Amino acid sequence: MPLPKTARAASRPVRSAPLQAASLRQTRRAHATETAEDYVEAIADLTLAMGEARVVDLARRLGVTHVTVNHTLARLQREGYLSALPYRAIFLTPHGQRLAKICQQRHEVVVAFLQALGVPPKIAERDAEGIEHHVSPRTLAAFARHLAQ
Amino acid sequence: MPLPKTARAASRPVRSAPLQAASLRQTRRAHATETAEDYVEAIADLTLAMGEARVVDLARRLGVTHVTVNHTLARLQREGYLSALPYRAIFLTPHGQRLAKICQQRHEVVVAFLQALGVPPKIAERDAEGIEHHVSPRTLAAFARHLAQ
DNA sequence: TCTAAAATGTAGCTAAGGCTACATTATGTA
DNA sequence: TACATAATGTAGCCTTAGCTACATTTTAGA
Repeated sequence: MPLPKTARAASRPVRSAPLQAASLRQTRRAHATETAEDYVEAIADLTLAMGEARVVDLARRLGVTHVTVNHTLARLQREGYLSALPYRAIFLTPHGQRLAKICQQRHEVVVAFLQALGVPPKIAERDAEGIEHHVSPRTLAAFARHLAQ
Repeated sequence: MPLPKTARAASRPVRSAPLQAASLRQTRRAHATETAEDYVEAIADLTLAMGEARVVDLARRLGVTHVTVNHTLARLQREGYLSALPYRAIFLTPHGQRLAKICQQRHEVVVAFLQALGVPPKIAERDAEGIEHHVSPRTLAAFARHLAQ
């Protein structure tokens, strides 16, 4: 027979259910914008480096097929991050440009911070790619403070 | 007319395409195990706190409906993380227990680390929920080193 | 013991984000 | 200029992870 439902074997701090639920909801929300962030950032980079962003280059950058890029671009266009015409280059809207700028800066801070902690560059780059999307402004500020020291 | 394809306006360090592609692939792979990690951790917590893990409690914990929990449990069972019988409690397999332990420890380190940097507790908890899945062993070790100081 | 309520399960939908295979459009060069 | 190749687009599939609505099984209490 199971323990009584109300029993709390508080031998270890157990995460608060409401806080964890809220946190996970937030994480899922963040995940929805992760793709947008990766794409606008890559588009901004490519535009700077090559004069324009093209589907093949994005696919190479993002490690997916051009079909996936196409599909995702349709959504991001629908959501106002970018504009594109068939067989033409891709352009960020002001909205997309703002997001790209934020992401680029945040990425740089996260990578620099990890490296400052002694994480090897390639691993820092790799981890940052996943971590950065979940770094809130407060946490980003804390990273920057630490870097400034 | 667009700039020549080979032009590199290297005014800013542009991320290496192969490294970024590999990093993003890794991030997507991590995302696939994120759900497993959240679930096994919640199941371990609940088992400790209440003697058994039930679907409603998991749903509450994870901030989703019981239907989603059910659906995901089927997958995790298929993948060998846990065992469950209809209308009965959920048990972690040794494989699931190992994963849960790793995740719990990693979570604690990440939260403590963020707090040590001056991030407020609730925000630390919230960010950690998203960040932890992307923290590699090397980065985790760096966090722990920093905490030890 | 019976039954209402709580818990669990199922059907069937949506959206994102992957993919392969194939079709179409641009483009550079012979 | 023509055409082979590269780039782009489309059709149609899969999996994950959400959801609502409804069905079934447990369980607790009268």
